[in-house]
Amino acid sequence: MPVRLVDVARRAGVSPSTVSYVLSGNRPISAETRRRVEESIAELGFRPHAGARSIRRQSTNVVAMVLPMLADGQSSVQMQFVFAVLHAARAQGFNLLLLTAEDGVAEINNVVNSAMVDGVIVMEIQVNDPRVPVLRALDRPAVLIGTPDDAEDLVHVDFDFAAAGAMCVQHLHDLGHRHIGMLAQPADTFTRQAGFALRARDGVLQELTERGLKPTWIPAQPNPAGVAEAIEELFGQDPELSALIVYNELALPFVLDRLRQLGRRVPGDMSVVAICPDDQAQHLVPAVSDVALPTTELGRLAFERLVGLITGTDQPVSTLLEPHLNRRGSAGPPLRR
Amino acid sequence: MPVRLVDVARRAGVSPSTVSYVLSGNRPISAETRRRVEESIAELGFRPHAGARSIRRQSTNVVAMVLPMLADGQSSVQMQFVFAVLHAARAQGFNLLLLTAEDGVAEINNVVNSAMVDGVIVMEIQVNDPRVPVLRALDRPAVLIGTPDDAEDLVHVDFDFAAAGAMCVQHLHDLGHRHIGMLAQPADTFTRQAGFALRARDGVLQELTERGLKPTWIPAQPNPAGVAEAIEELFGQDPELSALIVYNELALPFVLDRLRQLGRRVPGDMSVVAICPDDQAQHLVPAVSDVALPTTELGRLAFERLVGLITGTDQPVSTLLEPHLNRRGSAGPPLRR
DNA sequence: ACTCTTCGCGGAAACGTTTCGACGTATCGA
DNA sequence: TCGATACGTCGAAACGTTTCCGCGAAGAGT
Repeated sequence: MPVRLVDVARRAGVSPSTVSYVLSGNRPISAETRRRVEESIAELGFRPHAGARSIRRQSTNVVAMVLPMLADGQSSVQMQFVFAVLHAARAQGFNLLLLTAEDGVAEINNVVNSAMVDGVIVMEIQVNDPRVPVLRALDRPAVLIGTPDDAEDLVHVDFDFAAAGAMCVQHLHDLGHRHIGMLAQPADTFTRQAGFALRARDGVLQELTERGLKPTWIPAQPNPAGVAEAIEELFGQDPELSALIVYNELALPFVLDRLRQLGRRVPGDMSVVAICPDDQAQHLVPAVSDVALPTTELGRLAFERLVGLITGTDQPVSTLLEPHLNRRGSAGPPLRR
Repeated sequence: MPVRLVDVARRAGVSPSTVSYVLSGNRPISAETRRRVEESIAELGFRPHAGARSIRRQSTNVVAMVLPMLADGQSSVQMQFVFAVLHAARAQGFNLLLLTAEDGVAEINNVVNSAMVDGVIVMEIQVNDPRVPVLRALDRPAVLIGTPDDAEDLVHVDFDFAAAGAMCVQHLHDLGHRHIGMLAQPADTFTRQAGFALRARDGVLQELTERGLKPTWIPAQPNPAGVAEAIEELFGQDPELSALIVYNELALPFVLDRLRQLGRRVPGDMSVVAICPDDQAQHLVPAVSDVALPTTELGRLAFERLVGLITGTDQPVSTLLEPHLNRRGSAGPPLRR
């Protein structure tokens, strides 16, 4: 039932090898023969058997992407990565195979050792990620979205979360704020040592202390109760708080909501700056100033690097995207008191 | 470099076919031989070449999943489907290949005609979905999450959105509400004829009219401005509105926020019932009564059906999950006026 | 007119599995 | 004791591609 290469060859009156060469372009083929072959391919609806093909070529045109452990499906940021990679892959004729990080290291080895994929993209990198040694031992290329402690030779792309955090502090400090707090990712993100959460927090705290300000921060669950609790805690740490750095895209709407409940006007009584994908900040009320998380760019870049490695061209081992501030209405100078 | 089956055979002192039979269990093998072979497999770290394998078996143990058109990565519901399918697949040794619906019908044909996948799961089904005829013509099984108009022989699983909508109406009506409005999915979801949006709305509206109530509804963008506008519009349609059915999980927090801004207490001044994944309703303030969207169950079920079809066992062509109401604090009797 | 290159193509051997058929050797029933 | 069965294993032929090698014909150079 499935149409094979020989069927095409027969119909076009040529040998199988000729059809193959038409397909791959690895040899000059006369215009006339090419026309006949392509016509036959179209009429028969021939598609080369991917498995059979992969056994002679050394590639499958499939890459694997390892999803984060937590399958809550909540975090939209990670989905944006997936979509970005998916689109980039599609554009180059690659398919995307999804793995979950839960089955850990085993599945990564499985899919590459069974020659199912040409390479792997891993996200949600922890600072001391157990997958890193595995990836290094792989005989297929891998690229990380995120930066582990011992990156060394593993090519990775990342956003400069430390600089992003520092940039938020700088912005608020320049506006005149002297009491700045940070509402950060949920606690479990820190306990599993997610690089982005740690580096963003440390970037904020370090910049705060360097400027002689009190380093105030708290993790928060992305729901109203969690946010309310976190904000209360922040005020407990520093009652004079006049500015908030929010790196927790899911909690952001609840933060604004809660501040309103507390009677704190934004930005009058409380300035807010977020680190999050831009589209999640700009449609809130008020529109929130943010340091945009370049998820699409990172995903695209990761795939580009991977495909580079697959085709054997050298790639920069480390790429750090610089933060950029979008000024909106949620941050302003503190009210004189 | 990659270790092949013959390497294992050599090491174990048996023929390649014996190794293959150990792997597949298709023939009795003596305990001793099996032990030696398995030992060799483990020591050499042998993994059968998936491509080579797929050319003789007729299967790949990979299924494709077609993502919705809109790649905004916002809608968490769809991600829950993906995760559910992903987990179910993993549990049965299947891998998941991701396709986007954007490249439309072509890519579906590509991956199945090139024998990359054993079957396809398609979500975000429109009532008159152009992919349906394609799936029907496929020589591999497909299952839909959602119900097209002409389902006929295509096996599909779905949630009874009409019943869910009716159930919301019934609940609020029973509580004593006589002015009930619906805040529905964004307008473009309707324009692209997404089955779930249409059926939920129609379920609500039909039940309202059957009970002699005014059918009030509005689509809403899932951001504060969109929600504010929608709520205003609803009050314009029926100033006496005392209850709201929200089928728009992303807008739900903004709805509660907006009602608070308007000085309407929930549930005192306004009862709210949502149709959404349960975890997105229960952590809000107040916790929202909902008709839970069984995303995980649907995803799991879809994969189960697909694997059934692949292995050749008959499957129920249509499965409709019944709605179930979770009573929480967001809905109560209307205040006497 | 004759070699030399180039061009266009076909034949056949891979690639790494699975599986069909066949071949001993025990085991069993009679 | 003898055929028939069952068991355990092997050899070889597939599966659908790609690619190496080579061959004839056409064109170029002398």
